[in-house]
Amino acid sequence: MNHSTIRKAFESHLRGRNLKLTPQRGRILDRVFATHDHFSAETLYGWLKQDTGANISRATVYRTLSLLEEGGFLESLDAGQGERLYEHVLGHRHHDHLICIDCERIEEFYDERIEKLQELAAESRGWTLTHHNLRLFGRCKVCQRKHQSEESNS
Amino acid sequence: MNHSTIRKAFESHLRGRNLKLTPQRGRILDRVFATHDHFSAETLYGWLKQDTGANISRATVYRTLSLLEEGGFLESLDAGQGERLYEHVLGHRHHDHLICIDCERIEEFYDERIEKLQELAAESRGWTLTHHNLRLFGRCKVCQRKHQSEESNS
DNA sequence: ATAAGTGCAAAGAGTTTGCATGTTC
DNA sequence: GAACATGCAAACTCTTTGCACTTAT
Repeated sequence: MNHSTIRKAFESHLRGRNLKLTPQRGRILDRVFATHDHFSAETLYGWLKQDTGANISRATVYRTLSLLEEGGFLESLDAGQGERLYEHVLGHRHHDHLICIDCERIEEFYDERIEKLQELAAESRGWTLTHHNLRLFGRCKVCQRKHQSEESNS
Repeated sequence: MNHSTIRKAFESHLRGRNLKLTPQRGRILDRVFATHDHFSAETLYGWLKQDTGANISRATVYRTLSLLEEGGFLESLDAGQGERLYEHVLGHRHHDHLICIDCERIEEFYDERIEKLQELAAESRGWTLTHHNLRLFGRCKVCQRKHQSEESNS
């Protein structure tokens, strides 16, 4: 799915709600799909500020993030650091997150078997799932090494 | 593990940090272990207000919740409704959560196989886990029925 | 002209903190 | 009386909202 397809999809999502693809919304869409990292509203606001002289207000950033999330273009994630993190969805199949408690690095992973077992767990209790969210907290490869050498030094 | 054992454990956790088990901290500890529900700081504050005339300030409630969480007496959970929810740990083995998107009901579940697969997923990527957090969002039995009959009526 | 969009600044929610006062050993 | 605790209110962070002004059709 290329960029102009995404743009059209967003436009059509907006049109369905009698909203328009304004320049601000367009720029936000572009910026959001230009990164494959996780970002916060504030980070995005900063990027947009740098990208061109013209400013987009925080209010518009937040409002557009909500629109994008509703439309399924973005997913949000609370990594436990106060601010909500976003990542774009299209071209990214569903995945879960490993979050490093030392360096805050976020790594994505996907395990089909875990997905299935989640469905089963819900079903067997009479629930129907709409979505889920799995976060594994620990130390990444790098921080683990650092942590171990600190331990042995002390 | 009975209540006085928990009290002693908390006292010893506090002593280890040169802190004291004050009346306020004691009452908070008691109240927190008197419920098996999930609760927010504000809810706890309200309970304490009702329990006796004497007031415990929000500041103390928040500060004590942090102490209890650090000590592993409480775990916290973001159910995506703005406020952080807490639940006591001792006597509760680890579990994950089903969260109803309609009525906000929270149900606990545990699946050994999911736990194992999480460990494996982390290990195989070179991570070491400290903890994790799995939230399944969907509709509980009751809300599912409601939702379906609404759908068919429209 | 009408409906929607924007930016600003103010409001909100939840939580944390500075500080004067109290308590405890 | 030194160190820690508390309560209060103010501060803080992130996010949402009200409103006057602007834009597009």
